[in-house]
Amino acid sequence: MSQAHERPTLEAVARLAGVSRATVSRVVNGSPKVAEPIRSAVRRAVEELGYIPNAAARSLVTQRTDSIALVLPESASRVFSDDPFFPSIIHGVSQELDAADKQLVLMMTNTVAGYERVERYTTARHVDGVLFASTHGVDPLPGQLARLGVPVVVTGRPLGRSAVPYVDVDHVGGVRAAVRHLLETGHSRIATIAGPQDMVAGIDRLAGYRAELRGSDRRSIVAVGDFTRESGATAMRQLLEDDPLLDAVFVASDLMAHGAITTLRELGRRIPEDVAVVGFDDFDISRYTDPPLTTVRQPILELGRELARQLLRVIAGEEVPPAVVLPTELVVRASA
Amino acid sequence: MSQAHERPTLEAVARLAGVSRATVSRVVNGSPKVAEPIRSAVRRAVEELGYIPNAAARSLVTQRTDSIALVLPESASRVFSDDPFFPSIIHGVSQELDAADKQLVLMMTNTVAGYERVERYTTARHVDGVLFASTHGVDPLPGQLARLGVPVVVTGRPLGRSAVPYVDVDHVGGVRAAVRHLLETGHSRIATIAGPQDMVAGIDRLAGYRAELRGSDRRSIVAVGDFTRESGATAMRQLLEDDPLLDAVFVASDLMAHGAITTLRELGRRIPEDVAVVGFDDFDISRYTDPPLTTVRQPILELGRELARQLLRVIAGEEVPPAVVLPTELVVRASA
DNA sequence: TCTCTCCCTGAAAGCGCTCTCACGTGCGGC
DNA sequence: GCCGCACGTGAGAGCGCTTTCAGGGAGAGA
Repeated sequence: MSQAHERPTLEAVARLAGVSRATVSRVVNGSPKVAEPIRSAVRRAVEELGYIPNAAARSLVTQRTDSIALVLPESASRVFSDDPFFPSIIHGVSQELDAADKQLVLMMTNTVAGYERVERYTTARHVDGVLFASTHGVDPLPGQLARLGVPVVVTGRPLGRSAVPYVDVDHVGGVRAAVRHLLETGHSRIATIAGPQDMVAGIDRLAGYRAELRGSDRRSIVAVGDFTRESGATAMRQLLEDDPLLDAVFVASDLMAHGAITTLRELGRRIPEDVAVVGFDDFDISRYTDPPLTTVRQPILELGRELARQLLRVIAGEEVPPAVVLPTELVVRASA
Repeated sequence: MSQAHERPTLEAVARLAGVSRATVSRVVNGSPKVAEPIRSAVRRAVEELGYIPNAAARSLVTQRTDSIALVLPESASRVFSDDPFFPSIIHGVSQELDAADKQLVLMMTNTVAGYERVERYTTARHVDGVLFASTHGVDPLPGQLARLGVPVVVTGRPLGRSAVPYVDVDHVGGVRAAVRHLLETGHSRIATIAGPQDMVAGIDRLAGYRAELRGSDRRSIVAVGDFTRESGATAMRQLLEDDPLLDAVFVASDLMAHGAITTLRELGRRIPEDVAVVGFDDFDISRYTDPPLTTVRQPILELGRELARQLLRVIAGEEVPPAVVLPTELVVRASA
C-alpha cells in the first residue's frame, strides 16, 4: 500500500548496479559515453527497482519541466459550450505537444483570482512556456510574462502594441471574399451581424465587411452579437427592424448564423431567395444545416497546431516571426 | 528581454531584507511566528524584487506539486466530439480543483505510447494525484499507480477487482426506471440499443434492461452500438429487421437515441405512437429534439466534481469510501 | 618498455527551497 | 536579582538530480 516512500532514487540504482550516481544519470538520459556492459547493468538495476526519475529534482537543475500551459481566458462552461472553437484549439495544441513529448496544462479562467493563479503558476516556472487563446480586450499578462523571460505565444493579433509573437487567421481576407460573393450574386442590401468589439476576431471581421462595402455603393447595416447562437437570433431580428428589405447578411460566426437563420425562418423569410446568409468558421454542423451554410472556413485545428509549434520554437531558442497568419477560404453552399 | 536568468531567489530576498533564508521562507508561506516589523520588511523585499518561489525547488522538498492529472483514455478528437460527456467531466473537475487552488493537467491519449507517457509522467511525481475517466475494458494503470503510492480515483466501477476508489452513477437503477416506465405505459415489445460491452456504462445499462424485463414476460431484443449517433442509427435499423413489430426501445445514450430517432423517422415510424424511445444521459440538446427525448438523467458535472473531491481527500490522507454512486433519474418528456 | 592520449567513470558541487534544531533575547515569577 | 520560559530567528542539512572536473586505465606510438 504505502510503498510511496520507498520509491527508489538514483542513489539506490547506483548502489545496486555498483556504479556512481553520475553514471546512472548518464544512462537514464541516454548519454553515449557509457560503456556497454555498464550501461546494461544499470538498465537492469533500473528495471529491477522500477526507478523513475523525480521530476522536481530534475527540473530544479535542468530548468525545464517539459510542460506547456494553455490559458483560455474564459469560464470552463464557455470553453465547453456548443462552440467548438476552444475544443479545436486544444485538440490542435495537444497534437503538436504530444509529438514533442510535452505535457499540456490547461488553465481556464475568467476571474481575477484565476488570473493571478495563472500568473503565479507560470512565473513559478511550473511550465516551459505559455499559450494564450482568444484574449479579450487588451490583456497585459502575455507581455508581462514575456518580459519575465517566459516563452509566450498568443492566438489572435493582440490589441495594442505587444512584443509577443502571435498566430491568427486572415479575418479580413475571408470576410471580404464573403461580402464580394454577396455583391457578385446581385445583393444590394447587405447587412452584418458583427462579433464582440473587444475581441480582435470581432473587430477584424467587421472591418473586412466595411472595407469591401466601401468599394461599392452599398451602405452598411450593422448589429452586434457575442458569437453565441442566441445573440445571432436577436441581432437578426434587430437588423430586420432596421431594414426590412435587406437581402443578405454576413454573420461573423457560424453559431450566430444559425441563430440568424432561425429568426429568418420564424419571420417567414426564405433562404437564400429572400435573404442570403454567409457565416464565418465552417463548423462541422454548418454542412448539415438546412440549408447548408455558405461560410468562411478558418483552420482552427491548424491554428492550434501552429500556435504550439511556434512556442516550441521559442522554447528551443529559435527565432520566430512576430506573426503567422493562416489563410481563410470562402466555402459556398446553399445559403448564399 | 532575457532577464530570465536574473530571477531572484530566496537568498536574494533574504539579503535585501537583511534576514535569513529561513525567515523569508516563513513569511512567504504565511507562518504566524514572524514578528511584524520583520514580516513587512520581507514583504517589501519580495515586492521590490518581484520574487516568486521556484516550483521545482519547492516540490523537491515538500513532495507536493499542487497539480492533478486527469487522464482521458480517448483520442482528443473523441474527447471533443459532439458528445458532451468529457467536457462536462473536465468542467466539473476543474471547478473543484479551482476551489482547492490546484492545477489541472489534461492527458488525452488512446495510444500505447501515450499511455506510457501517462505512466512516466504521473509516477515521476509531476502531479499529486491522478483521475481516470471512462476506462475501457480492464485497465491496469490505475491500480498500478495506486500500488506505487500515487493517489488515484476513477470514474466508473472498474471491471475486474481493484482497490482503487471510484465514483459512478446508478446505471442500473436509472435504466430499470426507464424500462419500468415503458412497461407501465403498456409497451410489450421493448428493445434496447446497448453501449459497448467493454465499458462499465455499456455493461451496466444492458444489465439493468435485462433485470427489469426479467420480472415481466417480455423477451429482450438487443442491438449494440458504441455510444455514437451513427451507431444508434445503424442499430435501430437492425432492431427493426429483427422485430418489425417492436413498440419501444431503450437506448443506452442520448446520442445513440438521436440516431435511432432519425432512423425511425426515415422508416416512417411515429414517435411515440408507433415506437416509444427512451435515452440515457439527458444532454442539453435532448430537451430540444423533436419530440423532446424522455431519458435518464445522469449528473455528469457532479460526477466530475465528486471525482475531484474524492481525490483531494485521498491526497489529504483522509479515508474515502471505496465507491460513491450518484443517483440517476428518469425524465419523462414526449418521446415515451 | 615507457609515455602520451583518449575514454570512461566517480567525486562533489550545487539547483532553490523547507524545516529541524539550537540559540539568543526579553520577560515574568519567585 | 536570578532562573526559567517563551518567542523569534538563523545555521545547516538535505530533497534527488545533473554536470563539471579530474583522475585512472587501457591502448597506441616510439
